[in-house]
Amino acid sequence: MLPDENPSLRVAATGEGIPIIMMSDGENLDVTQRKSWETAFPALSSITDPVWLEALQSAKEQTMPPKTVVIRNNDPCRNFLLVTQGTIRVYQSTEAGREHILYRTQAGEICILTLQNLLAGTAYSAEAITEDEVKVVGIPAEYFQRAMAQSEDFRNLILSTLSQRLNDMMQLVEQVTFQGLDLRLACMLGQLFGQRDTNVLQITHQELANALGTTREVISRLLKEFERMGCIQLRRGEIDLLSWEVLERLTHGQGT
Amino acid sequence: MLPDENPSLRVAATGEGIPIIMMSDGENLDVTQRKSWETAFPALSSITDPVWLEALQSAKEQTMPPKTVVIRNNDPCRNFLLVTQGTIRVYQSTEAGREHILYRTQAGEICILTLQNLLAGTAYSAEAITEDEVKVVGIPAEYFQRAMAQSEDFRNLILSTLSQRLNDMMQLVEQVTFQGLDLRLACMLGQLFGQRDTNVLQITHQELANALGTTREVISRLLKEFERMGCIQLRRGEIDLLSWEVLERLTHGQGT
DNA sequence: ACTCGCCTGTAATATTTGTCACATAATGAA
DNA sequence: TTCATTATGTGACAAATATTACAGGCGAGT
Repeated sequence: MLPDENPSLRVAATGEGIPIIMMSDGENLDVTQRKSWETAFPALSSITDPVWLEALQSAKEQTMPPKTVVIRNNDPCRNFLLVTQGTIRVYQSTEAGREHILYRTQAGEICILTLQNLLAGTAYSAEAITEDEVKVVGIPAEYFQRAMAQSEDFRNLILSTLSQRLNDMMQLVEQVTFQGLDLRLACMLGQLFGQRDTNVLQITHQELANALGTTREVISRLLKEFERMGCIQLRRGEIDLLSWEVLERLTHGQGT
Repeated sequence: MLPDENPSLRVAATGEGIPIIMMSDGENLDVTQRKSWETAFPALSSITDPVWLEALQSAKEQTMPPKTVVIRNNDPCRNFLLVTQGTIRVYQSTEAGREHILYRTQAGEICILTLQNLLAGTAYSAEAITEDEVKVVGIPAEYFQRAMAQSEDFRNLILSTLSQRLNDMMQLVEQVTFQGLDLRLACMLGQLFGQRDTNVLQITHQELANALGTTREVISRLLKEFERMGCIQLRRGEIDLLSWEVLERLTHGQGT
């Protein structure tokens, strides 16, 4: 599905032809959307402040196809965004085409990049792109302020998300500065195999490289080494887990 | 001044003999302290909520000498801290003795590490140490919640600090992953010369290494190269700026 | 079948960083 | 002064990572 099939989105083209969503319009929430929004943010359904309820009335939902560039470097943003479906990848990139994933924002979470922009007016130092079909609810800044004032649940959601991200970033710095790529790759594989609870991982070397901020060749070499150690089995576009034990050892720095 | 000269602090010794402050007691604020606290946080002096005023009444101030370890990895913390004087360095460290500065919290700012702990109960992934004589005001969690509910200024202070830090961390990740050490060192020198508006910098190679997460030898090598390029002049314990132009060029990656 | 655009393997090489092992010098305390 | 401490200079090296330049394979379309 191409982005311009969706009439509620204003779309602009980047140099590479990737569609960019300019957050502005959208459809009011119907009953079904209202439901899914409330299940995504149970803590917020308890807010009874009339102004907040009014905000929800006027809230717009937007649906974005996969690979939509949500936020570009230095792009201002007027609305405060809550993700109700799908996941958004937040990453940094260089002119040379290298990338590094910072974190992902998933359904039930808030977009703290927009938050930064709303609060401090500071520009983003990252970009964001949708990974699958994503639905977001945008709420204007005034209503955000109102919700912060009226609802402890809302405050806690915001603060805990924010400080969780901060923690993530601090740990990321630690990993990047103090740990070798082999360790970080092993950890990432461990995470991926673990959270999807599967032995087959559909991912390309290039994607792993982007996640870790390095290049494809480096990843290929390391993976090949892991394979030689009997840890994994490489195929085109996927990685099979052979020995969780070996992976564990790699994860803990017992390589070779 | 040694830490145990201050009776209001409970002090424990680390392996290396560095004193650690266990945040707990402290003296109530007298009139002078009240003044300096209000000038440090002008936005907060407008809060009129009686419970908040009560919190201030019972707030304890602590004074810590330089090089006091404020926060150790995985140490819980019960109070929400505001810095009214001095600066606290927040950094990560390895067993091997390497360090990497994340950021500094200065007078008029809040300690977001304690915030994380209060909110999410998550452990710190960093350590913190005082650089000069530091005064902090500790406020119990209940009062923090209260202030968040009652004062928009307080909320804004918290949110903007938090998101500013987040932004800092994201930029740090970018620098660490995509920029060479030479660039980062040049930038750091530029910052230091710039912000202190001087041509003489009192700093050791080791300190620079700790700031950037690398080792002394590497920094020495790079500095020597900068010196050969006529950018700086090295002496024991200090660095003289010879040519701002050359430094600028280095900062922008025009090395050699 | 054929082409084209990915994905992967590999090797050689350059560059950057970290490590080790010292020597030397400046500083300040005893 | 003498001594210990700290800061620095340096050279040889090892290790990690990036770069370049391919070759071949797979799959989707035509």
